[in-house]
Amino acid sequence: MDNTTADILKRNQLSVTESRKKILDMFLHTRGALAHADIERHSGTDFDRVTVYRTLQTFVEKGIIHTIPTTDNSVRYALCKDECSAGHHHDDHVHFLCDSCGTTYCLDHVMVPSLELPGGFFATQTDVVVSGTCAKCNHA
Amino acid sequence: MDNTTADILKRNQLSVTESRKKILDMFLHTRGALAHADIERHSGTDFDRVTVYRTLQTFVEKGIIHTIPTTDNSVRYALCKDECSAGHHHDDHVHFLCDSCGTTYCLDHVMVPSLELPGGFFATQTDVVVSGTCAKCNHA
DNA sequence: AATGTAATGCAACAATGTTGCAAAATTTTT
DNA sequence: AAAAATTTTGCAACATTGTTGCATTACATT
Repeated sequence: MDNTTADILKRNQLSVTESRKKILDMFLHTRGALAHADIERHSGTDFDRVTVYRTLQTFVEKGIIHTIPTTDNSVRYALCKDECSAGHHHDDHVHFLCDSCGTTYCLDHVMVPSLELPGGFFATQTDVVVSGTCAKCNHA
Repeated sequence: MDNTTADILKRNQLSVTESRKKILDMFLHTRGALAHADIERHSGTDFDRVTVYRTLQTFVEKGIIHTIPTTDNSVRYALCKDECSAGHHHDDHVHFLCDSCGTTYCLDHVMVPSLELPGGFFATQTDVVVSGTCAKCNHA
């Protein structure tokens, strides 16, 4: 496990540090997505706020995690699939935000349909965020 | 024009005040979407920061404007179509964010396709944000 | 183990968002 | 049209979130 985080970091030409291992570990052990605040809360006094900001930024640049758009001024982050690499994200899957429990899911198997854009518009990325209630909350 | 903003406010059971008229007017005269910062910048010292926050919140609640999700911690707002009413937004159209000029467009005529969600998941709203370059920037 | 390089923590700051309350403006009632 | 009731605004103070520079520390390389 500790091995895995170190491996991922090395594979992305990043030096293996305690903070990076721990933050990456959080992502590996979370089904959904994490906001900056989640990480800070969860980590206690392990590392500085600034380190969290810089680590998340680094992970996004390297294509380890990707951002999920939200309407509440709290960007969330989730692990990228293997196909992502530095500077080239391929996260055209659907994100689901549960209004009831607040969890953000990556619906990896629901693909984003291609859209007909008006003339002159060219797309490089498409983000789909669906809100509603998740399977867990519906069965409760 | 001044008539129009007052009418919209009355139609939504809101008292007609200077700040609300001016902020609503900004939306009526903007093709794209506006972030809180845009409004504050554009308004100068006309009204307080707090008033902008509260006005935007009120407009969203009343269904006059809707939020557009972003990945940069700066929620944008755009006018709702007529079908929206208090508490019930129906803005399932596509938003386009130009990487070049930063403008946010509401592509009213590009409809959001319905998606097959995994079992147990129920959707109440679908937001689609496409990034790329807009028609204006491509022709330049 | 020693050196060079990169990441971290700290401090200070900037920007953004929130809350309570008195003053002012708007709406309703008389 | 004026007075009363209600709502909105502005101010102040505060809380949260995000940023930058630099000395210290940890990591990678030899």
